[in-house]
Amino acid sequence: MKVKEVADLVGISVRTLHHYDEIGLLKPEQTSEAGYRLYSDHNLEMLQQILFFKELGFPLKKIKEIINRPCFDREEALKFQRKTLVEKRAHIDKMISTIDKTIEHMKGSIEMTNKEKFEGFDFSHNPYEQEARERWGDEAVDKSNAKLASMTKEEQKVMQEEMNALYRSLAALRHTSPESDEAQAAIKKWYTVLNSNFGIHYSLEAFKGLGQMYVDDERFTKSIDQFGVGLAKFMRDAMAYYADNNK
Amino acid sequence: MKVKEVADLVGISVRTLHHYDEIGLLKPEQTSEAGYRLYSDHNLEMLQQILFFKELGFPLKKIKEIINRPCFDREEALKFQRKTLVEKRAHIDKMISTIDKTIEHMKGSIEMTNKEKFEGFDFSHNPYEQEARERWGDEAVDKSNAKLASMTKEEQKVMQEEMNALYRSLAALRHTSPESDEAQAAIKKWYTVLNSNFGIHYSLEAFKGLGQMYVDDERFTKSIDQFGVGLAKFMRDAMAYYADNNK
DNA sequence: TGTTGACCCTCACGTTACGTAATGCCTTAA
DNA sequence: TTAAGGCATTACGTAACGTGAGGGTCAACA
Repeated sequence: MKVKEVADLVGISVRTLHHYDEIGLLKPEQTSEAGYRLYSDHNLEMLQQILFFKELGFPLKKIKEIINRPCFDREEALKFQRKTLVEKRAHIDKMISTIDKTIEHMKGSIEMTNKEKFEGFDFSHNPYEQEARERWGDEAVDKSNAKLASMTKEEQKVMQEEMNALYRSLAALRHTSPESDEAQAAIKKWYTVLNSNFGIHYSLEAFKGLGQMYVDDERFTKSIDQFGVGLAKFMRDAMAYYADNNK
Repeated sequence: MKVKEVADLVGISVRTLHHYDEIGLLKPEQTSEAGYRLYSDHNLEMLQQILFFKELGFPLKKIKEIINRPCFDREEALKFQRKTLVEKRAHIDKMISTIDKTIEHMKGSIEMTNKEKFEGFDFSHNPYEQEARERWGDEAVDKSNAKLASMTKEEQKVMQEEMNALYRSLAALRHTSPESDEAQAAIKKWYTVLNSNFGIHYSLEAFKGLGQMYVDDERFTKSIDQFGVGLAKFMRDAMAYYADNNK
């Protein structure tokens, strides 16, 4: 599909699609010989995701990060969006009742505190931040993604392979004790790799926290357990032990 | 109340209040000796209005125009906002059902057209424009308000008085024929005053349309009929006759 | 085959609604 | 009286496009 068709279909402007292309948020799968942008069905699905997130108040930069995460799961995203929309609806209901109260108040039939006059507005200018940062935006993940983006495809591939190798060797140990020398050696390497590959230095506490996240956050669990069911839990335990014993 | 108190109460930033002051959208009723902004309860009510309109997607410039309109009626505004919020809720419901469908679709249990994938998004990047322009944004009103804003208080007062005088003399005639020489003379003056006082020239057709608006748009009707019940209708008829007979 | 007219491209500057310092004056509690 | 916290102004920064300008592309129609 050409730009205008897409734009008309979803009700956004051509310029918007150009913009999304510019910032690398949605690049058309093909371009014709003449340089025309040609969008595929898969592009449309991504666009749907983008618009949903946008509706929820996410800035484009964050949306880009989210949908580019290796562990991005469309169904989970959709469920999250659904949930947030439901909350938003409740929010609107609150505003409606605030309006009703205000009208009553104007007619003098009821009293109203200043605080009540603004109920429904208390999304302190970051509508998405509350739960979103928990679920979709860990600082570390953000930074590592940024780092990832700055690497060439080749570098990314090399790094990915290095990390996969580590995952595999850890997976092999996952039914042994996370406190064994072998496991701890592997986890130490894991710690070193994380610290050297991404632009950040994990404190031991943060490292421990990260391990906890591996089991708390389904998305991580899912992508880690690909290397062996139970790996995420094993890593959490090993990481916690490592952190506690190297202070 | 000082800025930060207000900001905290309604959940917006201090900068936002500064901004609203800068652009003349919400000027604090008082300023302390030291130059501190001091907001009154009335300011808070206005702020509530502003935030409601903002929630509905109105640009600040438009909001400023709306709440500065001489015929601005808070209760009517609140009812409009309520109605629009209800629509917005329906909109969200549509998006939720789109998400549900998409999830079903992913699982392969149902088919889905490209169009269906974007239902709920079709607010062609001007959520408010549709009905809003009808109800809140006549081009002429906009322009005249802009003109009004550029006038000094004194000039405004003089002009207002001139127009009121005309309203009164028209009101006196409202039970006679709108086609009489007297009525037509008064209407001619009305036409001249409108054309000279505001930055625009009404064509005869537009003038006729304006008359129609006086009865179609409650807000106009209300503020006009203050000078005498039925004046709006009388003016519409007189204006139509004037327009038709001076081509 | 030539010529519209609708669509496409890439600059590139404009706009809205604030964010984010920097710098310096109030004010109030310790 | 001094340190902390709030306030003011000035001014540059940012996000997400809007809005032309200048110039190819492509299918249809004369």
